[in-house]
This record gives sequence, structure tokens and C-alpha cells, in this order.
Amino acid sequence: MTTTLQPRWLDADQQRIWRSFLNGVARINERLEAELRCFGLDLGEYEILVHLSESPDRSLRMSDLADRVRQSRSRLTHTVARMETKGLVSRMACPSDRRGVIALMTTRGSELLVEAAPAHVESVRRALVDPVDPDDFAALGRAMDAVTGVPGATGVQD
Amino acid sequence: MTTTLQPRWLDADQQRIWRSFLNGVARINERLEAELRCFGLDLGEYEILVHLSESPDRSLRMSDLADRVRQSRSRLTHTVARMETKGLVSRMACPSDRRGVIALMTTRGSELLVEAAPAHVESVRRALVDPVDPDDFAALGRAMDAVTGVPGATGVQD
DNA sequence: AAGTTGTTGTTGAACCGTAAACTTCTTTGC
DNA sequence: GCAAAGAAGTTTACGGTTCAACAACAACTT
Repeated sequence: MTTTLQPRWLDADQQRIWRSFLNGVARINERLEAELRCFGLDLGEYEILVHLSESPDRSLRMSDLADRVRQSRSRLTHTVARMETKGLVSRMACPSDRRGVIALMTTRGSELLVEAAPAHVESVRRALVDPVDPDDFAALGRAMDAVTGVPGATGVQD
Repeated sequence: MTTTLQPRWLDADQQRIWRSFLNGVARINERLEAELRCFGLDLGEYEILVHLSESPDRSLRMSDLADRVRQSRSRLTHTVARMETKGLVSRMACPSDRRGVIALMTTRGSELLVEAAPAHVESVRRALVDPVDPDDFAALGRAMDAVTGVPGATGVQD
């Protein structure tokens, strides 16, 4: 037989919270995407620009960038290709590894990020930060860190 | 001039939490999708089956269903059409409103849900419920309710 | 040093979601 | 009653994501 033990169903509270989570995430995404569309960007492209802007020389190896923005390599290739035609990024060969490709943000990309960032941050505030109680917001951070396995201070403060 | 006041940037903590959120959500989605793929479903299809199974006669108006699973009407039409070819749902005319279409779950759809549900619930536990501290999990629920504007008990308990 | 294995990044096809136009029907207001 | 406005679903075209196969290179292995 396969390992089909009795399923540990969620209790009523857990199920309510789980559905609240699904609803909340969907709502947040809707708002952020809608807002970024005014700048001709989606969340994936925006994140690419953010991570490039935070890196030395505004550049990052494709595989490194893919990990940071949680996109598959294939998806990143396609997305960066599109952004390249828009003049937001460009690509060059990696000097240290001839397999590698380095994506770098253009001046135009940088300018678009500077333009879009304030509105985006305001969206994040309106959609999440402002409506949520600060203690709950901190708990949200701990919860998501636990999900991704970030060590986090589980013990007592000293 | 446009209303470009000084942007209220996120402070270091808020930004860390926001990124934890993005990472956590992505991780949870990955796991749930990967698990459901074993049953030939994605999260959108699974949710359709769940909501149909909870409704009288295992049936729901398309627009009603669309609201519950947070899909656009267009998307739902496509998804249900696909599921219909798989034999998981079927469609019939709505008796009370001749514009309406009623989606209903087939026996096959019901059987697939019964088969997939335990594994899915286990995924939700492993990805979210189990790793997160119970108090933080409750706070997560309150936070997401605040995001979607669910009234919620903000005051003191009586 | 040659062969194996793993990594990096791209390609093209299939698939899915989005957006806008459109049909049919209901509801509203005069 | 009738025209206008609105709602329910579908359709089509387009764009983006996924998936599997692939080419080029690096890193081990012996």
C-alpha cells in the first residue's frame, strides 16, 4: 500500500487563515501589477531593475539574477530579451566565465526605475503596510522567514 | 505640477519584511503547484473543484465561481473549457437567467478532488502551517484580512 | 589529457492568461 | 412598451511562461 495515512485536515481556524492568505496575496498582486502597468512594467521586470540597481556596476550574472528574482533561467532569458528591446537593460559576455552572460541596467532603465519606484512603494504601503497592524506586520515577516527557512530568532531576546 | 510629494520610503525593517513576503509567497506557490502537478492539476483548477464541491448540487454560476476563485470571467471560461475536456466539470444553461451558465463538477472531478485533497492539505501544512509559529500564523490571518478589508476584531475582546 | 558530469544560457513549441470586442439577455428609466 | 444601459459569457488575438531539448563551456575524475 501507499503511505495514505489519515490526512491531517486543517481545523476551521487554519482553513480560514489559509483562505485569507490566498485572498490577501491575490489582492496585493492585483494592486501592484495595476500600478506598475502605468509605467509599462510588470512586477517581474520591476524586480529585475531593483536587483540590478542594487548591484555593483548595476550588473549581475544571469543565473545570479534569476535566483534573486525567483525566475527560471528560461523565463529570465525571455524577459531580459524583451527589456533589451525596450532599452532598459543590455547584455554582455562575462569575462571570467565564457558560458556566462552579464545583464546590466541602462541609463534608461535606471531612469524608469527612479520614476516608478515612488509609486510602487506607495502601492506596497497602501496594499499591505498601512492597513496592517504593526505587530501583525512583524509577525508576517517572521512567518514568511519560517516558510523560506531563514534562521530567525526563535529563542528569547537577550 | 503633478502630485509628487516626497515618497514615503520603507524603512529597513519594512523592506526586509516585504522581501520576506515576496520570497515566502513564491516558495509556497512553488510547492503547492509542484504537488498538484502529480494529479494533473494546477492551483486554479484545484480551487475551482473545491468551491464547486462546497456548493449545493456541486454547481455554481460561472460569474459566481469566478469571484470566489478570483479569476477573470475570461480566464474561467478558458479554464473550465479545458477541465470540461478532461471530464472534470460540465456546463449547462442556467434556468433562471438565460444569459447564465452553470458549471458543475462531474463524478470524475469529485473523485479527483477526493484523491488530491489530502496531499494538497499536507502541502499547505508543510509549506506554511507547520513551520510557522501559531501566534504568527494567527497574525498572518489578521494581516491578510486587513489587506482585503475584512472587518476583523480590531477592538478589545468583550 | 581525455572523458564524464554539471552548469550556464538560449531556443522554439506548446500552453495559459489577458484584454478587447462581441453576442445575448436582463434591467432600468422614461 | 421601448430604447438605453448594464451584466453574463464567449471568442479571438496577442503576449508571456513553461517545458524539453540543445550548445557551449567549466569542473572533476582517473
